[in-house]
Amino acid sequence: METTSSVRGMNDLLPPESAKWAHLERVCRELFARFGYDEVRPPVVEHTELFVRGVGEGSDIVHKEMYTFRDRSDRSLTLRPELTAGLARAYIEHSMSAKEAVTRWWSLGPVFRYEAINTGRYRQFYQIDCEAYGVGEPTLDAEVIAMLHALYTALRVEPITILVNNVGRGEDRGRYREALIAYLTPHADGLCGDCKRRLVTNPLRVLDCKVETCKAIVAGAPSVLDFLGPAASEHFAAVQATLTELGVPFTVAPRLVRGLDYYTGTVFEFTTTAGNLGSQSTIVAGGRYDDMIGELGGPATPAIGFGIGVERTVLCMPGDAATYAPPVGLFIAAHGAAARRRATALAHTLRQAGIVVEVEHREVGMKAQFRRADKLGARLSLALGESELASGEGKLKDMAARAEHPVVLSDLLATIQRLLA
RNA sequence: GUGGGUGUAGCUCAAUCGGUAGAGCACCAGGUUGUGGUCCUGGGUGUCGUGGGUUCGACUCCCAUCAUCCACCCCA
Repeated sequence: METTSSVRGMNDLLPPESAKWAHLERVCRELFARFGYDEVRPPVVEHTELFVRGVGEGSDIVHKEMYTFRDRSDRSLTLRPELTAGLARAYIEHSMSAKEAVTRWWSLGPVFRYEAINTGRYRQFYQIDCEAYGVGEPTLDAEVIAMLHALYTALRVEPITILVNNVGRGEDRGRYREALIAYLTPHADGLCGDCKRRLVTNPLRVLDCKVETCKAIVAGAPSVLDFLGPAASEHFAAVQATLTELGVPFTVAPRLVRGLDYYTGTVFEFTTTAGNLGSQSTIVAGGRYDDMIGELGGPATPAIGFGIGVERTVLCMPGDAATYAPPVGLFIAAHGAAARRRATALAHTLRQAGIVVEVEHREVGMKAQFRRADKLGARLSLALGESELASGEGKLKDMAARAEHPVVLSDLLATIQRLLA
């Protein structure tokens, strides 16, 4: 029988790794709630047009990485390559701006990009996004960055570097773009092939090139920060001042740019050397996109958001994945059918009281049962055989200490709660 | 898309110069133990990724292909 494998770049998430993911999601859920974010779940598939307009034709994502197909009605659909555009579509479609002045949403799910597979990079991967609509003030920018700082602190991911920049908007951005082209054009011969193309299609991305010769040229390029008008400069200064007041460490990175076209003004990126991510050291990135809602046909609405790379973040979280799973409180080893029934009933009661209980349902020897209790890391074990059934008493064994505690089976819960406390 | 590494038991990996494969882990049983986890003994499975080529003979050499990992590019 020929077996089938998963699609290249699309992987199964299995235990114990899944426990680490669950922990990340749990921490996010609680933290985001404290900051006023509500969960939303948009579809995985959208009209292709949304990403072309939202993410931008100049981006590599739209250019060559989308999973685009025609459905049976001959509509062009695309598996979302990121979450922000779909969430913006939902925000507009449900007239959120008319319902509330400020909307804070978060979402989690798979996104798809057809690209080369590498460490922390897959064709189906997961992002956790937060988006805040309706506020253009710099204190929100700082709040968002501070929330992420709190998140990674809670996850014990370190060291973290927070890079912040302002890529300008409107006329400021246009003037900088012209100045950058004016500077780069005489050096065009020294740029790599990609950058020669970028010079025409998306000059700001040249700033982000990793090729040494390009970096050398970029080192002398004008800084976007020198082209910000008074309003943008003031905004960026306020973001920094607020971050400082919140005690969030950050570095201004004038050459930090984002790969998606929609960003305006404040952009940021968290990187880490943890997890051996190599060149894929960015674990979360985001920024303002004050023009996108309007460009997608909604009312002009300022917005800011970020996308957390789940796989990369999980790789950076310390400790073995298994340590994130809830520990087994009690393992019940049973000998014989009658004992198994009693064990099943006892376990049911204990589980309803919140204890993690594992019962050996197979007919195997005691030795194998205790071996399994040991492997599962059970805190306590209880052997149930004919004598225990007859007397209604047993011995709770502390697996680590190898000490045994007599227990009356009818009083099992209280004894266990005392021992596990 | 470009460059490099690796594909052998369920998992992690060995196999000399080319002579049709082995260990650990895991699993079960037995010994010891209090019917009882760490110690000891025993128990078995491989289209050697796939297809072709060279050879008397290929896990080993060659070509192709697929998968996987790493770097680059790009991004989260």
